[in-house]
Amino acid sequence: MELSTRYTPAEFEAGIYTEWLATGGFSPKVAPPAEKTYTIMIPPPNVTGVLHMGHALNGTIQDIVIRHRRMNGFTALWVPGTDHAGIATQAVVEKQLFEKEKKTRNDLGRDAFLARVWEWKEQHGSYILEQFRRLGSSCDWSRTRFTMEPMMTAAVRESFVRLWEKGLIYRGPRMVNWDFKLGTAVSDDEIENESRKDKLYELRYPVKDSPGEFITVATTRPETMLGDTGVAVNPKDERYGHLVGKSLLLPLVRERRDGYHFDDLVNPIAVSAEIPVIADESVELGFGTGAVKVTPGHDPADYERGKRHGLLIVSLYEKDGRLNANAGEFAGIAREKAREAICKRLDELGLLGKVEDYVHNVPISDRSKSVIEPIVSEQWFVKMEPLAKPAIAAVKNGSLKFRPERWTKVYLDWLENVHDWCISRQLWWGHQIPVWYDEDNVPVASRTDLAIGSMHPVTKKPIVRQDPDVLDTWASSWLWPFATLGWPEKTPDLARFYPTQFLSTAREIIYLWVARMVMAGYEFMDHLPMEQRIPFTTCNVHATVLDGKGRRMSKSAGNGIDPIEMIDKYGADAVRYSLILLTKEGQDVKLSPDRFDQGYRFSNKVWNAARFVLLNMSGAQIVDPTSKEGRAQTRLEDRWILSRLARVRTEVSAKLDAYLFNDAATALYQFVWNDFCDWYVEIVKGRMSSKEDPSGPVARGTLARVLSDSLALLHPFTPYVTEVLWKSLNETLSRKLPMLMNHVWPDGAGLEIDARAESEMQSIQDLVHAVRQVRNLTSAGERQPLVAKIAAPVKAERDVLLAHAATVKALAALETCEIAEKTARPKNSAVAVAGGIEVFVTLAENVDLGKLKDVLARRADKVRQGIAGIDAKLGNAAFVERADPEVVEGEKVRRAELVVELQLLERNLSDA
RNA sequence: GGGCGAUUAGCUCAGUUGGUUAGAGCGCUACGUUGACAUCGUAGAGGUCGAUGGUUCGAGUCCAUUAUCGCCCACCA
Repeated sequence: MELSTRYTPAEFEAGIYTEWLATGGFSPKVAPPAEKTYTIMIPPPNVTGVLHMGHALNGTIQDIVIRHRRMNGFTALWVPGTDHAGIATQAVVEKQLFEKEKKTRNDLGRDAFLARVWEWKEQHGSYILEQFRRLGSSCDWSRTRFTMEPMMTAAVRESFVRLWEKGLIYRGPRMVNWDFKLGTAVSDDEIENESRKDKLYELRYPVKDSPGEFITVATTRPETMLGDTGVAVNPKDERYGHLVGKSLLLPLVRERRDGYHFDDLVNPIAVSAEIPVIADESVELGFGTGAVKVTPGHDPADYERGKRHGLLIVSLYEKDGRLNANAGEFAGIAREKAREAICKRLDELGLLGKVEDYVHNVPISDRSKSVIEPIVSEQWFVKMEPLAKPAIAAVKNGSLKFRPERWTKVYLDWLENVHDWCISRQLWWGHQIPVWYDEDNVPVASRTDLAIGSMHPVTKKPIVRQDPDVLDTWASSWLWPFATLGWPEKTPDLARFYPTQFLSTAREIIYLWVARMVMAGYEFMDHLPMEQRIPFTTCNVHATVLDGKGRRMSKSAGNGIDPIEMIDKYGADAVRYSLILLTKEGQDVKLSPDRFDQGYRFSNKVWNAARFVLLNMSGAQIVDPTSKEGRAQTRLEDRWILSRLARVRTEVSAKLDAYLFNDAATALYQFVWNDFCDWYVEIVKGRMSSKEDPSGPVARGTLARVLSDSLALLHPFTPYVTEVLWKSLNETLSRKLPMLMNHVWPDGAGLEIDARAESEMQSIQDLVHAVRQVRNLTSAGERQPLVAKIAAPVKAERDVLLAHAATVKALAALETCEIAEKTARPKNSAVAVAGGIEVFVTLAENVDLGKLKDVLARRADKVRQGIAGIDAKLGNAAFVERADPEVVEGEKVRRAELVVELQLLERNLSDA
């Protein structure tokens, strides 16, 4: 196949992906009994999602791992899928419904609305997975899962019923976070605190039977005063000691409100407007007025205070966010407007004190971005403490490792302080809670649907309804590692691929998802021995991708970079490689679009290096440099590049085994660009010039070997370009090898580290570099052929140079090159010094001697500096005494070398 | 209030267990199109490693304090 001179990924990426799929795709083959499996479950993106840079990075990481393990003989499975994302998806469809038809979900009714959501999901739900495909992800598409498919429903019900049977699920009125915009409860983990500038209002509550006496409280939410059922002060606070136990007259409030006692949250009782002053340690002495209004119905801290002191709970809101009858004259007002109205009334009564600017944290719903109100509501909960125990043990006994390790602490902190999990959501899109009630409202959980009218298995009374609420999205996602494999059925997949080995995810969902999956693994995979229940053994927490200015990329800020746009422009390989080169483990990365250039240039470099190799292969004889006859024909540069290859192969393998992607990618970058392209290819060009050159065949063999192994080593990082070049290489060499994706990882056969070749090559590189420095001193446009006389007094070095004079000549662009033990400096010659070797370069009469002196002087300065540094050390008795003898010896050797070089430099400086 | 991360060249970042003259990519300067690649090559300039103190023969690296920025957790109304 002819390769065009330009690397144009758009020409082949789609075709290569099709070929991958045509050869069986990425479904793991059934391997021999002793198969080693390697499984990754994709963190299922929301069906509403669009690929962003975080996904692109994480997709790349997972694909690198799975491709590397696949090439290493593992039966490798990467399961893709999406999450139904209850709230997010319902919100999208509701919004669309309203924009297009001006209807709400209630206008349609539950079934019709859900049909709309499914329709939407079918149309848009796989978009993000297609984007993952563009990235080159080698997922097993035949196993694509969705958290709302029937298989998952079975798993969700099984898990719910099991927890129910163990008594870990309970229902009751509790303080929950209410999102009025979405009309549902949300869990603590779905809210974020936003620092906002608000007002702090002081309110005055008259003391009963003590005219003119007030207690002043401060609040950021004055409207909640209508629900106050007490005022708390610190027991040590002398200002208020005499008032504890007395009553206050709550302003604006009717004589009676409807409320509840903590012991009975079902039957309402009358609540007086006379509220007690209580003493509670939780009130901070030095803060504010020292008195806190207590609203057990609408503040989590007050809920606890109220519970401790037997206060009553008054709820103020209707489900639509307007104030209810308890608000008296303010009933029916939307909660945002109530604040103003209430303050106005209090002011008229002279009961509004200071109003000051105040910065504080306001809880915001992750999904709707609306302000969360704590309310008391009846919800389903999961008891978390028993589930957390094995998940805590898992990291403590080393079964689960986080990378970077520091996330272990984050995970542990959450688990050790875990709260019960509110799992019910007042939504329609999601797994409906598998609980049915009889006519007495007695609930029962069931794996299968209980028909209306059928018999309640416990009470034997007729079933009258199913719980209308749905489960939190994470109540299905936490089953992902095994439900995707068929659990609760005992499927062959489950037996083969569970537990998985690697989970890579974003840090935001360590609590929401990672910790819960670990809990679920231990809880539900109880048919396995303890050590095999863990859902994954390594949890990689990838970098957060920030914009060029260090801000989070977000849709609302409009500072995101669309990976698909970048793939269109630079190619998927360039996007992948750039991301990996830029992200050192979990370290955040600032990304601007032009950063993808690096990956693009690298891919282009690989492309053109391959072109060079292939152009020189056809019709020529090729000898394998690792064969017996080939070995005898190799030259220094062949042995050198093969030694470098041996090193890089070992290094990349080790780094990938350790999930150090950036290190592996950097090592390959340097090997391919610097060692192979800059040096080896340049040196070997001379041997390619004629087909008759006797050193040609083994050079061709070396080129082929290095390219072949390089492509394989690079394949996990840049799968497309390596696959297409692999194909060409195979055609050119008439090799019958499988696609690179299914090829074996290079085993290093016949390669060895050749320290001697490396050190000899180093001398040549130093020398060439020194001559090039001189060459660059000549003025523009007047380059003349250079003649060099090289004085190399040390025999070993001289022999190497003599053997490779042609190489030096070619790389340093010399006309002729004489090498001797010593040689006199010709007139008007420039001089270069490399270690103990002098190179006199003549016929460069337009050399700028001033510049030359500068170069030599600067170099001499550096060498002197080096010597001085070493002398300082060696002159220090403590150093000689205490430092490692090897280090001391090394310094001495180094000093001797530097002294030789300095002598040469000084002599030539004075001659110049 | 607690915890974590970052601070190294103009920019974006490496620097593994403390040990040669602290590196890379981009950008910049000069030069160069020899048939893999100008999406390239050659050479060069550019850094008292945030600050202070300490440990050590020796600190970008370890310890303490501190400054600035960012993230997470937390019921100060």
